[in-house]
Amino acid sequence: MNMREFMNITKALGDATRIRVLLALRQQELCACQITELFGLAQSTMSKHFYLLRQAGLIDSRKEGRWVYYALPGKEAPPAVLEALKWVRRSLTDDPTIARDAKILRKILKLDPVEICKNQCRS
Amino acid sequence: MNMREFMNITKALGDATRIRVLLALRQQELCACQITELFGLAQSTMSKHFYLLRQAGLIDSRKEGRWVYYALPGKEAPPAVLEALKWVRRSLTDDPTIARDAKILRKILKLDPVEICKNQCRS
DNA sequence: ATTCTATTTCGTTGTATGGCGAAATGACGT
DNA sequence: ACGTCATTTCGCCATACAACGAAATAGAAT
Repeated sequence: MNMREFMNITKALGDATRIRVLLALRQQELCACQITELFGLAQSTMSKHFYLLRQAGLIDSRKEGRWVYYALPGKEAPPAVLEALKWVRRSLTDDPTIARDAKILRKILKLDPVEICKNQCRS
Repeated sequence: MNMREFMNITKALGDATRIRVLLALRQQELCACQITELFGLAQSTMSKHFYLLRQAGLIDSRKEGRWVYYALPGKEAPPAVLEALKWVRRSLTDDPTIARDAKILRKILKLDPVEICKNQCRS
């Protein structure tokens, strides 16, 4: 991996919201609207975060109709990416912010995604 | 490790100069003036980089008279730090920038540090 | 004590980046 | 075709940060 690619990763990791996105995806893929709901930021703001994470190779995206799903990359990703993700996961296992995110996420997963999106369009 | 400490690390890793400093320290500790010479940036600029790296725990510093020596931390450092350093080292082994740095560093190590410092004060 | 000398701190400047709202895009349903 | 809806792109603002030079600090040497 060359310097430019590597710096894309380190810069992507340099924002708390993006780190929290990576950890939210630990267990399952998520729709853009679900992640946006989790953090309460503007759609456009989250979209930019997704873009940077995707450019760094730290997440994969999958389009299904109007929805976009994000997920952590599979084993075929570059070793530098896989090691970065492992590092993030292992370093923050017991952080309160992450624990709180996981708790809120569990609630979000019980809701109908369609309703989540509707609420977001209104705001 | 909590979120704040972890973000200190990721933000410290988010700058190419600081990454290059970490790799320059791979083999041996270095005097501030030697590292400054390697990158050709202002002393004050490098000092700030050292500060951020040290705050993140990614380097140790040792004062000897007027000189300050920087080195990678030992095994007693937090796991998150050690893993980060290992990740950086393994990801960039064959990057041309790093190879070039190593080459220039070998030349610098042959010079008398006293002379290096004198030159820096003049500029 | 005073004068060098290595490094840090301070103040400034230009650029990068996170945040938002509004407009554009792309995909579905009618 | 048209409107609706999820997401992205664009334009803007505020803040963060890398870079510099100048001043301040800390240590040695005279």
